[in-house]
Amino acid sequence: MKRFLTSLLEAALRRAVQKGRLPEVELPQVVLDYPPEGRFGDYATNLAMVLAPRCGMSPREVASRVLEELEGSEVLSRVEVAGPGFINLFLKDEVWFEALRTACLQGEGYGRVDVGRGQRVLVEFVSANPTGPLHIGHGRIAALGDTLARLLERAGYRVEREYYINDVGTQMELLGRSVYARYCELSGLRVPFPEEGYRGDYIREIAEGILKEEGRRYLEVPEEEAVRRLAERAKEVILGWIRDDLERFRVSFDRWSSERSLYEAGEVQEVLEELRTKGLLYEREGALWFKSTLFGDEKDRVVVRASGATTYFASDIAYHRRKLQRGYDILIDLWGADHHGYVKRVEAAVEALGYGKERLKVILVQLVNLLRGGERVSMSTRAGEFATLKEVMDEVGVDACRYFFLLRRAESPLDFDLELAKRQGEENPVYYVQYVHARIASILRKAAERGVGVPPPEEVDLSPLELPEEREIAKQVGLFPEVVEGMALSLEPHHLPPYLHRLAGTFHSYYNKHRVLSEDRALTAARLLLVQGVKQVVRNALELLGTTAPEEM
RNA sequence: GCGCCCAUAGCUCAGUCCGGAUAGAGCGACGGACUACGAAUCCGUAGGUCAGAGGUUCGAAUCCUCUUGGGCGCGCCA
Repeated sequence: MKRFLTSLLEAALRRAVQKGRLPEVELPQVVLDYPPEGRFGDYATNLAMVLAPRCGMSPREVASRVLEELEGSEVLSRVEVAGPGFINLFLKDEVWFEALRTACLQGEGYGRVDVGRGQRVLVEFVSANPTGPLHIGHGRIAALGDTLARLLERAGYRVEREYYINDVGTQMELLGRSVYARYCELSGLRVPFPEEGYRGDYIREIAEGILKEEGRRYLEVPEEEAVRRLAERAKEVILGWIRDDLERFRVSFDRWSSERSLYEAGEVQEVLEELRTKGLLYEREGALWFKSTLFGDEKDRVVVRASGATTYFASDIAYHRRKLQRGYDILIDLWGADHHGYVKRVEAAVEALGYGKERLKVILVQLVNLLRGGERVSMSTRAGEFATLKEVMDEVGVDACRYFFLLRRAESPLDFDLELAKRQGEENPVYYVQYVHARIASILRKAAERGVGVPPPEEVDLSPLELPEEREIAKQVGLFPEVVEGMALSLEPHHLPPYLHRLAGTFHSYYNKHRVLSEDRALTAARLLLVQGVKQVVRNALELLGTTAPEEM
């Protein structure tokens, strides 16, 4: 609707200029806003105020000349000039009421838009090191990334989800050493625990498991080999946990991409060669540097250390090249916000490889402060006291958990207090929304019990709907597609909960005042279509959030 | 020291990209509503120098500058 009105206004502007009602000036981008109150209409634009100085006319004068060109529109019931020069647009009631019919007819497909036009997008997220279970911060990124992916799918993009596994280097070695140490301990040998090792109990669990299954064979091979093989075993175990947790969290990936495979396929060497050929590498103090400053980074970055070992950055360049070569139009990376210093160098790498910087969009997600009764819970994996995603799912449930994570925009830190989440229990916003769905399901059950048939949507006469609340509800339903579009374009899924909450609030209020099922058959039929439309939108929106829409609660 | 992000109601946050009308929610607080399709709901009340100062503008929470306070980054770590 917004899109339609925008083009309507653009056309009106052009006509006004053609007819000489407005001087030939550069026309501004038409931006439609949602005015703060109903009395200012369904949509409003300030374009007359933007245009006025260029035309040498007063804003109100410009506005009224544009309005002349809008007369007789099929969808508008009224247009007005208001305040300092706003143009307020009032839609005909039928336009919104018809959205209810559309929602019912399109069902699950309602809210599908096509801003993506089939572009291919890769969303890479979570990508936690396989050195320990997922914690709550990963959960936030998982919820955000998955909802973003669902959103983009609904907005007409071809989306794939990918998890990048950092399975080489220091972390892996440390993992192997930690498991080895516990393994030795369990076999009755005293060995020093590695300085920076992973101290969580899960390491002992893994060591126990291996001991049980394979006995003491790792004591009979050289330590270095044992460490290497134990790291590999531990990685598999931990990745299994990660997969399980994510599956339960309703997040699934199309591809798990391993860092090591980049080395094995020679892609790291290849990309270094490519950069060398382009003259973007140089040697200094024994190390090999990438000239990232040429592309806006603050300083050049090392890709091969003096020791001959490549850096994490080097494989990350190779990884991004691999992704780009697979032909995606857009790459989206979700990272923890502590990596923000890393953004510029990866953007630089993408550019250096000959791809536009706009192909890569990095979304930084602030970490979660986990609180328990107001007290901060430490989340260091090394120290071994972390709040795992699993624990949180057990405690507050997947629905509430996912909804909660989507409540704030990615860049703001999130305080997650478990005690609070439990205490809020029934007043949790997710239940408020789910309750709408359950309530409507209940009404429909009741209608069936009473033998009140629900006619096919295309046959229902909507004219009995005339209450302002009904118009408002229908409008909220009608806005869903453009809400989806807006979130997909801005990559900001956090607007969904407020939208849902508003729809739910409007509905609950209406429900308490008016009855759906009554003696008046025509009115009942119309209202049944109304609630079905609401139910469908709630369901579709909850689906985007990865939250269930229960028939009863 | 340099760079990035942030500061809006008692608390947690939208709104900032693209300046516009009386700055919005939730939670918490207080007072009401179930013999009605589900009270996990509803109705009402209270609550604001948009951190501070200056600037641009017809108009600033929004743009610019400075100050204060907080977070993060600045490795041949990942």
